[in-house]
Amino acid sequence: MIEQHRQLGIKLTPQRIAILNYLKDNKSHPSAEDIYKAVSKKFPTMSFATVYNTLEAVRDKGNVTELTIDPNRKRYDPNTKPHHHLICVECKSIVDIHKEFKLGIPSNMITGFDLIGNHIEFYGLCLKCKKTVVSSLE
Amino acid sequence: MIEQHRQLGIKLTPQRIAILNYLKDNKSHPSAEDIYKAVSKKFPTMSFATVYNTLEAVRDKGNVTELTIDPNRKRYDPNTKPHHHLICVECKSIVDIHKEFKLGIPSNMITGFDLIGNHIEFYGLCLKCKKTVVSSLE
DNA sequence: TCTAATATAATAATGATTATTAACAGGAAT
DNA sequence: ATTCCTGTTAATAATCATTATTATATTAGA
Repeated sequence: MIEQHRQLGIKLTPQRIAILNYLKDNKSHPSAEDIYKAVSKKFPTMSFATVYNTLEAVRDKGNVTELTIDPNRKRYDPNTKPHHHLICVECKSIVDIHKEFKLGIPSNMITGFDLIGNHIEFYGLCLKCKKTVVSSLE
Repeated sequence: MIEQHRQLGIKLTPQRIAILNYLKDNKSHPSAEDIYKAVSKKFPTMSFATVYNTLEAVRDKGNVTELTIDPNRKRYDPNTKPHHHLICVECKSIVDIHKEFKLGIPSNMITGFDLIGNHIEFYGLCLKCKKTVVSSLE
């Protein structure tokens, strides 16, 4: 497990390993605070700065993506394969959408721009929130 | 001109009118600071709070959209017709993309979610930044 | 093991946004 | 015109996420 982390090429520490383990295969798109809360259970003296430091280092290595979907905070996605996201407008939970869309823009609409890529944000209401909303109307 | 603003149904003041005028037909997707800077030329005593107040009121009326594209600050779009955005990864300038894309997701990928809508962020390099990047390499 | 380089934790600083509040302005009713 | 009511402004404080600073501690590699 640690071998996998080593190949990141960043200096490993117990705190960093805990963060990396938390992130591995994590599909919850956690915020820095989520990570801090989870990891500081094992490392109660941990600092927020360590979370941000580590995230920055891992991001610079291209192994985590900062998501700007949530207006209130950055969220982090260890899945760096290109994909899109579906967000619940109520609880802000995020679900990966692994599907490729071919999106062409007429070149006259993007005068001068070199197109690099795209990211689709789908909006919806998740099952849990659907129930809550319905029952709140009753 | 002011008639158009009246139908918003919010109480008008000189400051608010100046903000609304600045926003009208504005395609620059300004931040709160951009708005503040522009409008405070005419109203030097203006407060940032007034900008945020007004934006909140107009947003609640559905006449401006908060964009979460820029990781560092909210940006505001007075164009409330559904459309997408192309962002320059260098200078963060934003261009509207008025084109409709039919994006279907297999229902088994979004278990339980009711789909409401989508927003596409295109990334690119604008003409100006392209030149700058190229010349910085020379 | 030793050393240079880098990370940690604590904390301060920053920047955007939101909250608070006293003074104020405009409209409605008198 | 005067008073009352309601909502706005400006100033400022408070909050929250993130970044910066720094003394101390730890890591990776010779």
